[in-house]
Amino acid sequence: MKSPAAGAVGTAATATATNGEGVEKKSINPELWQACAGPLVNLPAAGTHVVYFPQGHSEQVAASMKKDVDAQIPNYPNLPSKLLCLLHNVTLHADPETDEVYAQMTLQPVSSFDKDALLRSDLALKSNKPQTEFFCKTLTASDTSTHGGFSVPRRAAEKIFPPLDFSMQPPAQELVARDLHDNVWTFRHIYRGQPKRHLLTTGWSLFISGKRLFAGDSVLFIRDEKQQLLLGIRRANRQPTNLSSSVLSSDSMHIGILAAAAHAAANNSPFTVFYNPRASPSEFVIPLAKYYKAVYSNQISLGMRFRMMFETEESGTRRYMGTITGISDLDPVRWKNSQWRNLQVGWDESTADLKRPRQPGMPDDDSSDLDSLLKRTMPWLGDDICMKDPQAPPGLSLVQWMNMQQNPSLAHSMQPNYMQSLSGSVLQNLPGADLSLSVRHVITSNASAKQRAVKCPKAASASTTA
Amino acid sequence: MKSPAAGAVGTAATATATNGEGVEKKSINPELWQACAGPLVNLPAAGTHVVYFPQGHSEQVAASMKKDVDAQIPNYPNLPSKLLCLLHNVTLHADPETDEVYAQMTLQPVSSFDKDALLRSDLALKSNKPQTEFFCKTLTASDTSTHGGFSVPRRAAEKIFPPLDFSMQPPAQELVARDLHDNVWTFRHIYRGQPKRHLLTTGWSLFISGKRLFAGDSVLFIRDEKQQLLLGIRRANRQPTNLSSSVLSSDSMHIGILAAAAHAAANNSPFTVFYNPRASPSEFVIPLAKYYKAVYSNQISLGMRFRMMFETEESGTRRYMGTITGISDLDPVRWKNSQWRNLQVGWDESTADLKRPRQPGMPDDDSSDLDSLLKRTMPWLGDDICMKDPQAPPGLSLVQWMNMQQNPSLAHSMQPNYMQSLSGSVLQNLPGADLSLSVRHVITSNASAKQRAVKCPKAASASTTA
DNA sequence: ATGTCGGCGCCCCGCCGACAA
DNA sequence: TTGTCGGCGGGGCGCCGACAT
Repeated sequence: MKSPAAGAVGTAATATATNGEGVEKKSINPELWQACAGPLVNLPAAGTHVVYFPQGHSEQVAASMKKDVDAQIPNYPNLPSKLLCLLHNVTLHADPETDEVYAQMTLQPVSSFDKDALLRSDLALKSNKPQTEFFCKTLTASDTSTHGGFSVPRRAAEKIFPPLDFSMQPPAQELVARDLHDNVWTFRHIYRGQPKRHLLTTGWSLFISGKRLFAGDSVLFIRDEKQQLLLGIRRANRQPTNLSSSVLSSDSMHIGILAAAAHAAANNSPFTVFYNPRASPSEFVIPLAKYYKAVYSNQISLGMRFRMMFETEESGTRRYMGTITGISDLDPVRWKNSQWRNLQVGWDESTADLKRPRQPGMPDDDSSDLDSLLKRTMPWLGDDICMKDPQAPPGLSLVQWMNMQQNPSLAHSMQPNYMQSLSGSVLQNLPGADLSLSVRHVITSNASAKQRAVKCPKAASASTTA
Repeated sequence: MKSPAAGAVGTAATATATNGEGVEKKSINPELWQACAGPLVNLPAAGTHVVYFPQGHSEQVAASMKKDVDAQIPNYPNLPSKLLCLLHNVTLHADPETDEVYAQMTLQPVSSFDKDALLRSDLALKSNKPQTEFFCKTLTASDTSTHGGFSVPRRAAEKIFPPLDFSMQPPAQELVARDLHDNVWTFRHIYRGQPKRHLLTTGWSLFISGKRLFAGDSVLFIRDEKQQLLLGIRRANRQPTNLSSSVLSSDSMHIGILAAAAHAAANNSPFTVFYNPRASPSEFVIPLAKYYKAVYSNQISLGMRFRMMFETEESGTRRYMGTITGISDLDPVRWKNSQWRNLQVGWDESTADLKRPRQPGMPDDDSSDLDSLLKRTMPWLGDDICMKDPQAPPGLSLVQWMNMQQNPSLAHSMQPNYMQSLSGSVLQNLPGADLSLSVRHVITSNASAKQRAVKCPKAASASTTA
């Protein structure tokens, strides 16, 4: 890999997929994978250090099986709530049946890390991915019915599709697009009707039936660097694939996760995890630098102001604000003093009025309806686009923390009260700290129809604010 | 349960399915489940004692994921190669997407058992299930094309379907059949053409497309005790559902199985397994009495004659004979002295000429073509229909063995040489001993086209013979 | 006994602009 | 700007017996 510290998906992950027998298959386009995963997903870069949360991994399995953990899981007292790991490898995958995207990561627990490792992780974070041009549309009843084709949003057609020859009557062309598996789909793109509009006609119904799409699912188009048209899907139907339960019991799965992590931690041997961004409630493999910033650059306390990113229905992002209303262990028996979902946050009602920042590929939508904004309630880790409020509580800089790590006695004494006395003079150099992994409950400050919307998110991209 | 010792599926398993949230769903018809599972599948009865083989369980996962076990699996030195368990519960399931049948079993390791338990297990074995009337047909290209309907085998239509009114011209009726999920399918059943034949026309294409069936898949019809028509499917496409790999790594799955069993064995606490009869190479939960008969009623030795049951293409059964050519550990490092696949068997060429016993619901097929006979190479545990050969090596009777169990010093000294000296006078009371779990490699005694067919089966219902 | 095919009737898929939101 | 609908033309679904194996 030429640029090991790059954080963008395109360079962070080797975009190859191997099946169970080790046969190399078609590679997966990283930009398309990213588009299908959603705007807030950001995989850590291979070769960097990460923090792995067994609780979060277990949560993903529970979400995939729609089943909570049972009581018969043995304790693994030697398995800490978080593991410092070296991320050896990241490969992108897509389910051949459903096109669901997921990533495979090979992690190796390490007992310590050096300054270079931390800096590499921080550098990978800062390199923002080049947002490729894409558009995403939720399919309507007309789009998916057998009665007609696909109505293309005007801006999308003009921005993504090759330009039409308007001297033709009507203007039309043949579009060729490839999906995640490199399958080719061809559509007739025509500009007709009264008033004029862009339509995909011939070939569209084959796509709809072939991918088994229904109204409410989403389809997206992007152009890669070679100006090739790619397309992907995102299913609205969030019913968990209960399929896996025919192979392994839920208990065995959870035990398998914990035992595999415990075994790897005891032997410092590599282990493999799968991260499914659209099934998992939260990322459970966090870049070391991001983890540091979340935990050590701020003094987490009750009443602290909070900012978090959500994904909107149309694949946009939206800030949301709230206040920390509680700090406690999610599972005090099994995972004591874990930072996984130890914060409760009450969300502001007023933040619904915040304007969503315009992003490329995002249709213009100025709706302030909270219900629609949060229909896609799966939370995501956000880009580091949050600005630090000058009145934020003081924290430690990256350099300060590294120095403390090299001075064990000092690090050991690093308590909230001590941290509070440190100077926050270098804070402005730090992007917002992502605390999403710590967020548990979402509480509305006002009883209204909004309660329906905010019940679902359990965690999301979050930043402390004043 | 009225008859706790019954071994038939209908009474052995509670035919209810619960989803992940504990909501009771429609019950699954046990006869239909049995028909879909195949003629050789025989689930142990709830309430009886069984022997659980972690190796076999792991094999099922490997087969489901089409991936062998990797090296990174930790050793579980305290987990024996077989666990004596009390089978608390058996529930029948069917995958809602694929109709694949599987069973969920709750096992609790026990350190000992009494005479009643052994007798109950033996009693459950002896109760033969009432073979319901059914027929099974492999779909042809014409059956699955959009050009026409389904050609019903004559005997099948006469035996299973309600009789037609032949005063009509042409004779026709509407058939209503329910699948495993209690979904209703209606077909027009007509007797027409030159020469006359039974056909399913209107409604058939909806079924084919709805179940996503292709030529080579099989469809089966049965009548339940209320004369209701039921239908099921068996897919020929044995491609493993790689879906589960998007949730959990193969390593974690294997670790999960072993760790769950080890934890349950250490605490004598219950654990849950899923048995998928059409994906698993062999059953890995064996009735205690069947295990006993396999291991203790015969002196296993090199050169011993061997008999095993296979499932034929048309859902029939077929005996196959061979000779034990080797006895050794499948995995000497991890599972020393395990009885799982420790026998190699060379199959007789001449056994291809054996007549298959006529069974209800099985179309007449006197083909002696070995290739076609063994196309369905997945092996199954068979019914106890094998007769004991008078010249068989001597073994222990059930009563003798029980007495030895109550006399530890005697049981401890129970060695092959010792057993050989015992009288075999009560042997005729014993059905053939099923050794299928121990069979590993299949070696043809003659190089020919038959080699292709016999490479695949790794184990099947087997009995020692002279 | 039953798998495949030519014939062909008619259903419904799918392309069109009209309209409205 | 774009979702839904009536209109309608034609491709293919699906029912039929012929024929072969």
